[in-house]
Amino acid sequence: MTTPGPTPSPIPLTTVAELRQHHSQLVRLGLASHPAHARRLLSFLARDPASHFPYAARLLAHHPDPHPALFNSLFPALPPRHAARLLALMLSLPLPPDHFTFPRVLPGAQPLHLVAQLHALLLKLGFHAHTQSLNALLAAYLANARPDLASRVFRGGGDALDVVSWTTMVGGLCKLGRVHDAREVFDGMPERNLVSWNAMMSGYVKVGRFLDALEVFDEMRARGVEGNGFVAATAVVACTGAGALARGREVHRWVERSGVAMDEKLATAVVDMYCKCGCVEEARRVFEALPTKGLTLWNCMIGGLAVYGRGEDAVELFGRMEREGVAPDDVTLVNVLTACAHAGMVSEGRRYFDYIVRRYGIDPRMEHYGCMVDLYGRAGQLDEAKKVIDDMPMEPDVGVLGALFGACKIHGDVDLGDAIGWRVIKLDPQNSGRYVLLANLLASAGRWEDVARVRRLMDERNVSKEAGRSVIEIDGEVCQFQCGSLCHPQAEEVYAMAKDMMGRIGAEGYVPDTRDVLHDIAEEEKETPLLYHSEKLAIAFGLLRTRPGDTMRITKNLRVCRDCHEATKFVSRVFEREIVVRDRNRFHHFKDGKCSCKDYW
DNA sequence: ATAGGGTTAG
Repeated sequence: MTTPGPTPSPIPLTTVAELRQHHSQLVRLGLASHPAHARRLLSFLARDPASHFPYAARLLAHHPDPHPALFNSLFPALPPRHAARLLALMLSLPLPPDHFTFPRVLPGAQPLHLVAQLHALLLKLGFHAHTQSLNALLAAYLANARPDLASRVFRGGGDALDVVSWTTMVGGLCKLGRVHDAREVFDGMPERNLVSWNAMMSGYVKVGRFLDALEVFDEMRARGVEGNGFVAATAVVACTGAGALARGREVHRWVERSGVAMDEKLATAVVDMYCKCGCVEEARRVFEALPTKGLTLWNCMIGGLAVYGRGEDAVELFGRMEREGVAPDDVTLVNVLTACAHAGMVSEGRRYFDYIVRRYGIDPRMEHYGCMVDLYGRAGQLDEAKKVIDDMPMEPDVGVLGALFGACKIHGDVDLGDAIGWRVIKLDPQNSGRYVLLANLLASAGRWEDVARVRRLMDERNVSKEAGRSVIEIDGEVCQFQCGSLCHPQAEEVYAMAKDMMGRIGAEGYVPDTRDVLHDIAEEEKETPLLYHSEKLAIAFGLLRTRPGDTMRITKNLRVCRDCHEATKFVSRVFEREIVVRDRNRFHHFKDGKCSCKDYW
């Protein structure tokens, strides 16, 4: 059909009334079926498709010259229920779906039976070898958590599969936590592009397997494949997770050299990497060099200073953020409160809470009350902390109670800890850390029968303590040590060094602190001696490979135990090393026998 | 059609 009449005006329609008026005008002029006009009408309807759906459907049902494209353009914006009805309308006209239909309908399709119906229709209409339709189908099965069905389609896909199909499988399986399966698919890929490499890397990152992510990155580079901004961001995040500063620096330098754009996301990843690898100053330099700073970036920098114990700097930066006209959000509030909590700035924290909430209309959420509890709790003001809980407008969740519980541990309040610890465990029965904390607290008071109760409870519920792991990076090589494990290639040498190290600091006045020995509570009979804690092994290894005056950087998955904290202070003096330990939730910078946390953590 | 960033408490 020819397309007579005027081209439609490019001005978008803004109200439904306008739309109706315009539509009736078109009908009068006989232009209602002009494809461009219809597209304009429908694109308006697509903006709020759920409420305008009946109108859109009527428009299409009575369209004198329907074309699949008119329908296809609506699908992406429709909720699944309406999409299904629209498709039914299409079939009833009858207007057969075309090559664009399935890629448009499938992405949001749920629940599963809708996907299955679409699958059946797809086969019936002969799209079994249409790559884009198949890819959309794979993605839909994966999005509905059915890797089995996706795999079946995938295995039957044959020549119709392309890089995107493979990458969809890799990414989808990763999202479902099936990284192992994803890796198998990835290894079998006949061809990969940057998206594929990145999908595999970020899959590892998401499950915390940072070293595996970096290995994939290395393999990519070894094959001569250059990265882009996406890959760089993922690699940087992997370095952050692993605590691999030197490698992170390398990637950062590559970004600068290669001319990859430092956009907001990449910049945030880099700043975060430097912060979390204990280089706040370097993070600061990157931060300052960026011409425009978005909210996320400010948050990231403030949070970085916060966990480093630099409360004053964090708060000052917050002030600058305000002056530059960036409005804080709930995350900013968390970070500012954390900064105050970690620096012991109790009254400032209280003031900022009130100020930010009032000034910016932020609705304090559970997290924020948790921060307030932490703020008072760390400072030993347990009564104030309890008061926060009593006065907060919602029922405290495990997190908030956990903060108070943690404070009891720090300040040795056995009675309150005993009261609250059991409650926390009841609310969060699978979290091994809580049991360990309570057991340690009770043990410190010599209440061995209660300790045994905790132990039994863990056994009954089949909860086991997470193994302590420490990573140290030496000359760009990342080495991991696990508590009590002998799997390192130089294990014997490392163990000998650890013994020697403990002997040397013992002679200088170090006394083992066995109060936290129950860290190994779940290992029953064979409790791992303090000497074999993963960070002592990492430090011993570091001593073998560094010289006096050097800095060692260690990242560990749990919190530093008291004995390791004490020993590390001695090591820093006796062996003249600076040691930066990244904890599960903050930094400890050991130098000349002292720690930056002032033994307050 | 497939890919990247920040958040407290244990």
